[in-house]
Amino acid sequence: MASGTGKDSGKNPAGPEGIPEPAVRRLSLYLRELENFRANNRKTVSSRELGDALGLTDAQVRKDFGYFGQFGQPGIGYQVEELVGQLRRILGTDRVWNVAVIGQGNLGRALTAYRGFLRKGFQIVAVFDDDPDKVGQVIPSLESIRVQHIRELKKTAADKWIRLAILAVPAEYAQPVAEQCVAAGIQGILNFAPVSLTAPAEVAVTSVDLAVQLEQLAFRVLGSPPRF
Amino acid sequence: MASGTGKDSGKNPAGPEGIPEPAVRRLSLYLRELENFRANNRKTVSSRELGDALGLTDAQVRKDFGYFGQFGQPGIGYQVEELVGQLRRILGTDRVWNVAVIGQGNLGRALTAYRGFLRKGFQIVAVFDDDPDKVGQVIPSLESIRVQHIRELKKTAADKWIRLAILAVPAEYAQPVAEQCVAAGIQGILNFAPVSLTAPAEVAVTSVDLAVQLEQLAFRVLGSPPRF
DNA sequence: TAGTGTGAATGGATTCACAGCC
DNA sequence: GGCTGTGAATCCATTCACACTA
Repeated sequence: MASGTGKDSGKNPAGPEGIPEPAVRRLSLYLRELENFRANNRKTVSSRELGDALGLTDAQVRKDFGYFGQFGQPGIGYQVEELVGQLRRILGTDRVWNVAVIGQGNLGRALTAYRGFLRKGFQIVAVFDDDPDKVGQVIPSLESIRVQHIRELKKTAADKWIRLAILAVPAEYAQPVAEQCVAAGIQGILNFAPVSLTAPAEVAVTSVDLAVQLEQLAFRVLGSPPRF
Repeated sequence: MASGTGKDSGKNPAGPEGIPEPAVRRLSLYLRELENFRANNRKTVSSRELGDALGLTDAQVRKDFGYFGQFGQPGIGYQVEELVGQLRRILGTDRVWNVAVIGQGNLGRALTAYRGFLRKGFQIVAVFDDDPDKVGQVIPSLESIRVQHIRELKKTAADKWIRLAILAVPAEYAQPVAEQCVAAGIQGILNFAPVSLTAPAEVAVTSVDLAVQLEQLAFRVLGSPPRF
């Protein structure tokens, strides 16, 4: 039972060893809700309240936190401010991450301009494309940077300490571009192309297939007829 | 073991009863890969090959299909063309779905223009915003439609048989707009705002939080130092 | 009284392994 | 020999239940 005054009772400061993946995914959601509670000036919150906000049981919430340490006070709950700090530290968003966006089509441009990234500490410091018409253009939302040709990825990644890349290129380019990311020393790739990428184990890959998300919704809706 | 010649051996044509959610999620990925195999003129494919393409075991693939019916031929594998048809039918993408996009900021516009939706049979037939400067504008990629004010959602949803909505509005509007969707008879909501929405059980909700995806990547990368 | 932390029990999903078919 | 379909075994995640603390 941590003192609750910010003492570091971390269990496994680094490696995702033995921690259920679903628990890690939920951690991000807890953090998001905690920031809401904080915005409402709540000082403490219970596992029950946090769970209710996300449709989870209180036991689930406590168990999830339990994988990472002891953050609560029996009879009281969790200190919102402190827990936000702990979760940020655990997830790695207690620092700024430099990110590249590759591909400046509709989606790539929207992702480049998306404010939600910076709010979480992800700063887009370079954008790439291979279209000569786009290379050299200034990014409207980030006046200090220009679209670079993909061939400059490796050099720029090193110069600017870029560790994460967002891939928004057509499906047929996704795998080769991912390989360029690997060669450039990128450690994590967030892929929006509708393909399954292969990369060495030391490079993390997450894919978001927008059409698949809609397809899953369609499946869930299929049974029931139009509501009216 | 189905004859393999397209006979409908469906087990549970409609309801997601008793089927593991993870299996349903993978179904979309199987379909995507099968379409690749088909594009390469492959006529049949084994559970092993399909699994390898996605980093899954062959047993997993067979078990997943087993929840929905018997589609394979022992000694041969699966007929690519037939299985594509079966999965489309199961997932509901053997028809066209009319979809609304709500919110015409950067992200909303990019999603409106995204070609991947139509390829899967999701057709955007209406877009909404509440900004008077945007209402009335023609959508560049879909010349036949104009941005409508959100207050027209209910009427338009009924007129155009819209069953699914894509939400790309600022976080603070997401819940109220979701409620307007519910009131408009929408059956499924794909939410891109970084909030957890509440909706009645008969309305399906899926959320994609872009910043959370990067955060998860950051977590997985945290342990290892920059690669070079 | 209100609420955490955590072993033990339960419930689900994945993997194994093999009978049966081409 | 190659491959599916599926019960049985295993593994993993969630839920329960309660000792303990403020």
